[in-house]
Amino acid sequence: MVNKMTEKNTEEKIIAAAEKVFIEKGLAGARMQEIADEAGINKSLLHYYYRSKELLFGMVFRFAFKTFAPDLLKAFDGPDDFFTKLERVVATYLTLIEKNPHIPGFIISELSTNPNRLVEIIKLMNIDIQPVFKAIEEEIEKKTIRKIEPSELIINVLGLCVFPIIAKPMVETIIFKGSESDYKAMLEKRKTEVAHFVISAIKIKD
Amino acid sequence: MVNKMTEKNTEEKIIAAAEKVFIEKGLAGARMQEIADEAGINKSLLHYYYRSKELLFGMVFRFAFKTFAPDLLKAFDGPDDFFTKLERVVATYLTLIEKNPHIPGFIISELSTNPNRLVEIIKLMNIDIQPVFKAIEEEIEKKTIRKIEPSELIINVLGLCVFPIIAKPMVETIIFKGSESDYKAMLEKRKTEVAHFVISAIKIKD
DNA sequence: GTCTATAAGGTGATAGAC
DNA sequence: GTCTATCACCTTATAGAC
Repeated sequence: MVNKMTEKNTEEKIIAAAEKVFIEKGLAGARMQEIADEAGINKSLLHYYYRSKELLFGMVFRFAFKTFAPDLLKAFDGPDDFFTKLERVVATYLTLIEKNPHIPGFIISELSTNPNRLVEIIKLMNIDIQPVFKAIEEEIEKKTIRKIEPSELIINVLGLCVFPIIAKPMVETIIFKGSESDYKAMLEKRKTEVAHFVISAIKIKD
Repeated sequence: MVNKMTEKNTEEKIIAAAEKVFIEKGLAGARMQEIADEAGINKSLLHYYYRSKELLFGMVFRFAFKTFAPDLLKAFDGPDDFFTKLERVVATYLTLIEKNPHIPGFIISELSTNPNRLVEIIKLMNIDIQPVFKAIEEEIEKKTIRKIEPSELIINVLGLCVFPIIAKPMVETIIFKGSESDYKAMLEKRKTEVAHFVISAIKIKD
């Protein structure tokens, strides 16, 4: 505890640098030299701490995955009614993504080139979406929402949150004619509008 | 016209091989040697036809982009009513994606690492979504659909179509417990369900 | 722990024979 | 047009001094 809190030791510097470079360039596009430069250290020190590029990448990937997977499920706990929870989930998730906009694309992209990376992680984290399935089925039974496959609803909410972020260049260029401020305004608006859209699609009014 | 139609000349073999390898591995991950092997030719012949890896990649990227961008807009023409058109757009687009499932992720992924690749393509193709904007605004005026930002509706439809495809490993593993047949059944169902979901969210009943 | 130097193999690209 | 041989450089990884 001699260092000030803002100072990082070498290991932390490496992790921070690796996150930045891997998430930006991907596994194949990243260079160990660039990570070393970013961390302000020598290249061979990377191999002293983490034996290989693959191992270093593994750490970054697992960290990135953990950052995004569980928060979404946790947000579905609590005593509130289903629609309130849905609104909270979307707002929370979109805020989280907004702060780390490159992570969803990074995960999806690296998972496509190497799908079996996911299997080990799933075991490691034991993610379980059954509670969310159950919550949706209960609402259908209570007739607060129309009959819909829980998996479909989950995929729709995820897609509506994630797509505008990972497709930023296309959305910004084609739909907003290159205006980044319009793009950002759209993201901000979606924090309430996505839930609004989904609720319009499933809510049964009485 | 001496060759049978199933036979490919060298240039076609190169393009086919380059598509396969680039779309699977990305620009950084692809190897010229692998493309040559895939095409059944020598590596230096690649450079004879296309001067560099970057130029070869450019051809593949533009081809991939053209395959996916315009069909979506064309499908919005026609004399049918808005909801019928929406159903047709979604079904057409999802069928197209189903046949080339790796292309959307490829485009999005490569666009993230190099956004200015899009600028030249846009000029080359002059994509214009204004007609779709206008069609949506007309429906709002006619009060067949509720007030909604046209950009929001377009983004939602795109996201609902594209997300389950590009996030396949995650969706299949976490939501369908690794069952590919369940995953495929979901995709098939979405050809009607996505439009159904969207229409539920925006249609004004009278 | 951190550095310099260098190995060992890959990678895009070219020269030149046929 | 197509091949073999090869260059020049890059990239990961290790050896060894401090």
